Amino acid sequence: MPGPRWRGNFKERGHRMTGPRDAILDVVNKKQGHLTADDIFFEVRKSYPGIGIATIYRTLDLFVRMGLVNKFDFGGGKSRYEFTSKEKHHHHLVCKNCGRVVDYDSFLDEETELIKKIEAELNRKHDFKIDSHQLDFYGLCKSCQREVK
Amino acid sequence: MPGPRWRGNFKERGHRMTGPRDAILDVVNKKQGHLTADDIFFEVRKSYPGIGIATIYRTLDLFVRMGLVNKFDFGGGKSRYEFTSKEKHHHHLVCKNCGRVVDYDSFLDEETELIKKIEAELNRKHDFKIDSHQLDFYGLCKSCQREVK
DNA sequence: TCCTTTATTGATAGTGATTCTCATTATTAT
DNA sequence: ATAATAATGAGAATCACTATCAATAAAGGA
Repeated sequence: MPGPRWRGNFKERGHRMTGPRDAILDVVNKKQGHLTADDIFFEVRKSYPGIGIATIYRTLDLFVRMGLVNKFDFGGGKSRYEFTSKEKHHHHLVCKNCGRVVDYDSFLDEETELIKKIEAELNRKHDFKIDSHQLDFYGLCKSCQREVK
Repeated sequence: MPGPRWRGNFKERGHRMTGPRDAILDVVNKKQGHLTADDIFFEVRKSYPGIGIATIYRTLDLFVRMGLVNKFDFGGGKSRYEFTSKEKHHHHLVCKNCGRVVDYDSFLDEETELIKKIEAELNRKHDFKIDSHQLDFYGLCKSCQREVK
């Protein structure tokens, strides 16, 4: 239960720990998958009924800036959020038809090695300070393979 | 000047080659970088003043379906379009502050090899028919490294 | 070249996600 | 407690993109 850690982090940065923030962090922490703001909104309402959608967006944005949550964009017009769990980085498999996103982490060792190499090279060559990356594969999932064209 | 090739492709699929389509393809073909619909809109207006924004979106969508243009989403709420040049696939370096996108194609051989391997594995394991991928690195570009925090 | 069919277009209204505004409320330090 | 001010909720506003629809213009044939 890392709660106290966050609290410390919040205070340091001049932020306050509030009911809505607790509730949102709780949902993002427990629910898995790449949640949309709406997913989170409806879920948080169960434990904090009065919450407004604006607070969801504001809070998620704060969490992203604090590094507690990762924000992804797979196309389709909605941002997706996920609790940051540094010990299991993963990549994505996105269905171009239904939008389903599957995580995978096989090959990660090989990938990680290569990616480190690339990062160093890009850092040097383009003067970028790289801190993250995203590798997504696009295609059709099993059920969409039939139904489409 | 591959114009005639497109024309053939259009006819086959029951599409017509029109002024707006020519103008848009021309811009996407000549201008480089990852253009937003608006970038393209303003540019096409120079050679085809009466064009409407809806036609830009419709046409880009058609081109994407035909494989003439690639559509990307780096977050930030705008889709980006780029002429498909099959001989030089590349990956991206995105500045999280100013949104600038830099292409790179070093390491592509190693990357390609690994990515093929991963695709085959994912295909088998998750029953996905994968047809493309996107690898983006995120960080701060040279000029943004100073100005931020 | 003119005609017919129908894909395409431009204008504009509509949609859906996200952000902004602002008066009210809730936290934190005192 | 109390003051100072960060955070919230409601709703308006914005922004990218899509749908609607009457008018226009390709393409093929006469």
